[in-house]
Amino acid sequence: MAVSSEHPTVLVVEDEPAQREVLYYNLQAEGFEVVTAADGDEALLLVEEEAPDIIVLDWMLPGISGIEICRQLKTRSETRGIPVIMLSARSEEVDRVRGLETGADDYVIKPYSVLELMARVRNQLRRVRPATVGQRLQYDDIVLDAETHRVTRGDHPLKLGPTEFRLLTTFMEKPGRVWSREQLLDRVWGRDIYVDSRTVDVHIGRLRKALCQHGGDDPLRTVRGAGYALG
Amino acid sequence: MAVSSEHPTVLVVEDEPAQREVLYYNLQAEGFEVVTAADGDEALLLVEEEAPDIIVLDWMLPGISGIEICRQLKTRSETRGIPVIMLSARSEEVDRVRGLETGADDYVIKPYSVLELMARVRNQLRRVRPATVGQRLQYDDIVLDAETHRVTRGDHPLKLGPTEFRLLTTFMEKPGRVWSREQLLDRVWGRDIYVDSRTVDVHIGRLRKALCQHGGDDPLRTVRGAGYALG
DNA sequence: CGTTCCTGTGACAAGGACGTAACATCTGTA
DNA sequence: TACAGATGTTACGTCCTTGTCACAGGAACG
Repeated sequence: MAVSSEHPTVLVVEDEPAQREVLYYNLQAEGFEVVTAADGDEALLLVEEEAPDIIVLDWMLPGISGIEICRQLKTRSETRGIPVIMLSARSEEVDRVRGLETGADDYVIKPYSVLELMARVRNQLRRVRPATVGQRLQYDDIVLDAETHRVTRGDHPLKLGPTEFRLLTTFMEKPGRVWSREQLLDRVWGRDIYVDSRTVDVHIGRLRKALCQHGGDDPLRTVRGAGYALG
Repeated sequence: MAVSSEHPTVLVVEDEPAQREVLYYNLQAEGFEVVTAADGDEALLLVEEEAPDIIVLDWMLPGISGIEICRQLKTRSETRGIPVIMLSARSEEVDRVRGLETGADDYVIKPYSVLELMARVRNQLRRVRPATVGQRLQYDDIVLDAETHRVTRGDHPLKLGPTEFRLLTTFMEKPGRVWSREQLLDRVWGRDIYVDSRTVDVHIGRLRKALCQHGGDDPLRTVRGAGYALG
């Protein structure tokens, strides 16, 4: 799960553009990273690529229905833990039971109050996200404290620049996961920044050097043709 | 007053369950302790029991009205210091004057923006807490007495201006934590004030000079690309 | 073994972030 | 009004960070 301690990522799946806009705007205003999908296929793709922290899912969708997406997500172990909030129009209310049966974690009826939806999103996030106070990430002997922006490796404080810090944060949020260069550019550099993807390589190198500045093995793994991973 | 320097307690008085939920979620998400009351009697009881740091009070309530509760609180000396933020529907707006007359410290009209309400809650707390908390904050050899507004470093009294004092207070409430320039502007300057974020840098410089006016290391840490921290 | 593609890394120029002095305002006070 | 203290803004210098390139080393593959 892509838990950026600062900005959890929300995936909004909604085919109606106006609705999508509203959700996008409000969620972003609340400080979330937001990605949107207009149909089921795009949604499933983005779940892979973006590893969102939570999904807001419209019931009625062209192609694969919301309920089907939800079922698929909840059967796969990698995605089972991502909370899903279902949206449905009042007339579909009868299906509420079925919605929750498929594993949706919460259920909101249109027309919904934006405030209420925000509250429910936060609620689900709070329920699911590591309850660790002060957001401390750990992998092996590497400890990253998001609040103080400090990183240590076996008692030695590490000195690393802003970009390396963000890179390492991303890796430590999900140790073992392989991130493509594009995904890293998205998360670490920002969605609409253009930089050469080789730049990632250079920064990986810098991060490696920083992590080993007091000795120890290189914990970063290069996955040829795919990207990089921690451990 | 229930002074936990980490988590101030907010009492929410609101009869409408959905509204109460929204407030509860949002305030809790912001890190407050929250207690809720559905009517006036419960509210007055909880004020005794929980000694909240601030009260968010709906105007329309079954039984004792919000305005009456506010009047009662503001006449008793034990509770006079607790800030009250009134909520009222637009149609009741005409009563704004009367609301403030009874001693409410701020006034928000429904439908309100959650962000705005949070800002106002924080504003009121910031206004009152430093004075009431009367705590002595300490970090290393630096001692800050909120009540007397005095700061010493290893027996030497330090001379610093109001802004530097507030800055230092913020840092000392959570040593080590990195504050972004925007967060500092929020807390130290106030939410709706517009000042250039570089101004923070200048005041950090002034605070540094003040802290070292009798020698000693600079305890403030610059975190490039992120902000500043104490220690 | 040779070719081709992918990755690691040193060098470097450009840009950005930060520290600070100087200046103009503003406020309260005598 | 004159004055002192405090504040916000600007400008400029310095240092750090960063993106890109070029080239070398290696892996996959026939």
